[in-house]
Amino acid sequence: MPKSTQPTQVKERRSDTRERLEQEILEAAKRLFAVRGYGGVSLDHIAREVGTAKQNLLYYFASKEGLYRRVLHGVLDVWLSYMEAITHHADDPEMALRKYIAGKLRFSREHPYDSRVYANEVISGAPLFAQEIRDRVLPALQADIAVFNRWAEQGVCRPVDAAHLMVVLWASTQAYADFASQICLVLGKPQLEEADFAAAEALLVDMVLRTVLRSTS
Amino acid sequence: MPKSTQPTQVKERRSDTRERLEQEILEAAKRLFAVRGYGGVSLDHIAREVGTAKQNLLYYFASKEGLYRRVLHGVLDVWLSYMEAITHHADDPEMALRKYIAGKLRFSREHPYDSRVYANEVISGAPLFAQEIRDRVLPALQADIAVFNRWAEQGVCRPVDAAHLMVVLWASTQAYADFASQICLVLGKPQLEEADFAAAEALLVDMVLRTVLRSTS
DNA sequence: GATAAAACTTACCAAGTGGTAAATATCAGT
DNA sequence: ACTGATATTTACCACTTGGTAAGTTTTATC
Repeated sequence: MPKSTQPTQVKERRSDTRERLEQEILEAAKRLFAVRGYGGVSLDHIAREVGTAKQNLLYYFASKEGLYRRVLHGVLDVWLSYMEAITHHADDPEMALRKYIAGKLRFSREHPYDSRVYANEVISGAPLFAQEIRDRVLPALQADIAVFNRWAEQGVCRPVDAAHLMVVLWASTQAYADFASQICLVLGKPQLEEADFAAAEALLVDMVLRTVLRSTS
Repeated sequence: MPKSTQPTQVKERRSDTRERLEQEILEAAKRLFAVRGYGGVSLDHIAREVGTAKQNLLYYFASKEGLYRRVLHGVLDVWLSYMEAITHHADDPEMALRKYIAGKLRFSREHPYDSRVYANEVISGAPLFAQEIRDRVLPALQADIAVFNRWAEQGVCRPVDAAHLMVVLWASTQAYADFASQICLVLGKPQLEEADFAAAEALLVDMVLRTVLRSTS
């Protein structure tokens, strides 16, 4: 049975193969960049991970930096897709903050490698990321901050420093992906479980609501 | 005036020279490792930074990994020296938390490179750091957590999840060093100033005290 | 089944990597 | 001034790096 397309295993079309391998490369690159940083990963390294040769990898991506940029772009796509923008619940501070924290923690749980790539890039001063952050992240963030200020004006919530509050939320949620190894040491377990994320969410929500909401009790 | 030791510029002793160059190497290595990670920095790179040759650097430090370990060790020294342990104010939760937050933020402000080296190492799974963290950091941290639990038992403060609270504090304060470039983008300024750290401290203290203290008003 | 495009391999390359060995320069103590 | 230790440079080394060029195989379309 040399080439008969069996019903059990349909041969995939060429364009599909291409797309799949391209995705595999991007995934492998992401994992490696996440852990060892841009300079700590070689094309050979990535190629071996997906079972092909470095030169073939350069057939798919013109250069190492090009590949890295594609990874960064994908990371930001995922990041933004988990961004429950506060503006979506502009009339309900509590709901908005709950959803925001939950979304960012879910991102850390479901996409730890994306989170780490992001972190690595920011730590090294975001040489390639800065423009994209300016274009795609900042507007959303500033909209969120504006919502906070409006809430404060209307007396719906206390007048907090919205920018720094966002930093705290960003850093705390991100930590459960980036610094997982350290948190595991503290908690004395080999890896984070769902319960840990739930506990983190409960604490963060509690902290933020206590800080932001006017006490209604 | 060939060799006359002038009073204005006393020739330093050899052992002093050695120690000074060794420190210069460690400092340069720290800065570079902080920004580009272990794999992104070459010995040549470091050597040029301090104005010597790679081979001379290998005369001072037996290997790249050895140098990196020394950097890590030094980073942890600094880190611990800023650690206002909560146990030092075991009878005053508010004071303890204020000092703790202030200390960690001061570390981020005064030693951003140390903070980033630490972060890089943890993100990559702390392959070399884990043991040292276990030995030197964890005991202090667990003591702090124990103090929290005692406070909760005595009814001095609310029963919070101390471990996760420490994570939030750690992540939030560390962010002002590691993710400074991102925070600058958000704040719309080229670099963080003292006022920004003061604002961060005020917010963090406010959040934590609201969460931890029993309302006494 | 021929054909051309697409996918992959082989063969290179110059530059850089961490590291070693030996020669040379500098210096402190006599 | 001599000497032994300390410090630095020169000369290498095998290996890896990102990247190029040309060949070879595979595949879709006619």
